[in-house]
Amino acid sequence: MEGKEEVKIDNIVGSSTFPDNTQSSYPFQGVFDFCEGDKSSLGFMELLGMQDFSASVFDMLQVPSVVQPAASNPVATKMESPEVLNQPATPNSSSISSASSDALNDEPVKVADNEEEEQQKTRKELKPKKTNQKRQREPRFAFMTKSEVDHLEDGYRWRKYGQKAVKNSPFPRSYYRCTSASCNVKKRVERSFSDPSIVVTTYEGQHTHPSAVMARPSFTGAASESGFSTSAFAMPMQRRLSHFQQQQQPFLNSFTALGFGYKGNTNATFLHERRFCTSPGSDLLEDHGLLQDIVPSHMLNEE
DNA sequence: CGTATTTGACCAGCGC
DNA sequence: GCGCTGGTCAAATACG
Repeated sequence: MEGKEEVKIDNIVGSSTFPDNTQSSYPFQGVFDFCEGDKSSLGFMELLGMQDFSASVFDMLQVPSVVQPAASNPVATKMESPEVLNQPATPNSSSISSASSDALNDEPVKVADNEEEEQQKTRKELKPKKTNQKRQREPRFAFMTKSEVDHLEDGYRWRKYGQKAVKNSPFPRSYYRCTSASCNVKKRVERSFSDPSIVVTTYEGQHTHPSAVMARPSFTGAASESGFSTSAFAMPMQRRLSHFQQQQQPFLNSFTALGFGYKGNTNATFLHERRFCTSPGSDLLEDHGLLQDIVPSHMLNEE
């Protein structure tokens, strides 16, 4: 966790008003880790009773890949998988919470953007492929979700093409590929060993087509009926993020990658209460209706 | 019958 | 080189 911006969000309770005046609420708790420079992002969300949070959470898949890695990565960590975690080159950010989730600590998700470049740095072309070209990988995003179901509905259609046992884990890892032709997005789904209630989903690549769910005319209505609308959830975030977007684009991308997409398609309003636990006994932050209510002030002030 | 899933085999990358 | 592991393929199977 060193060098990461870490935001612990506790006890967030939100509610939305839909165009049809139905109300929904979606209490959740979460721990978000933001890596400096948006080189990787990691999120853990506990969405209470919320299985289908589809589109907005997964709008990340349509977010342009960001980030060029810093000039050097002296602390690139070799993980059990070939993926590497981009640690910030300047670990001067202050962690406002060390009480991250156990799942994050015990079983960190390694996410790398520009993995190809990272591989070149970390592996030094130790073993060039016969084909004279390394297997190319798309930027990846991962997040952890507390869910009873492994394969969460995310608005896209996936075809399972493999399943493998994972070392040191009793839970297998499933491999999915987007069913849309010409769309090369893949995702891996596995359960956390340390907390079986947590599903770790890793996405690779970006969709070249709109979400099937978003394309469904009945989506909004269905969401309202089910009591949740992720689009409604997403939309207010856009408003709240807007003023922050210009100066904090990298962070915003992380934020978006965690699912706070801004492709909402409703006129929902967003009423909420929330607080940050910057430290035990920390004071509640005043709600300004802006991103600063969500992002600690020191992050907003950072360059 | 078409589509999705399962599952063993295969391959590549990496450490020793 | 060998073994381990992750990732993918593809035939077999299941399902609607």
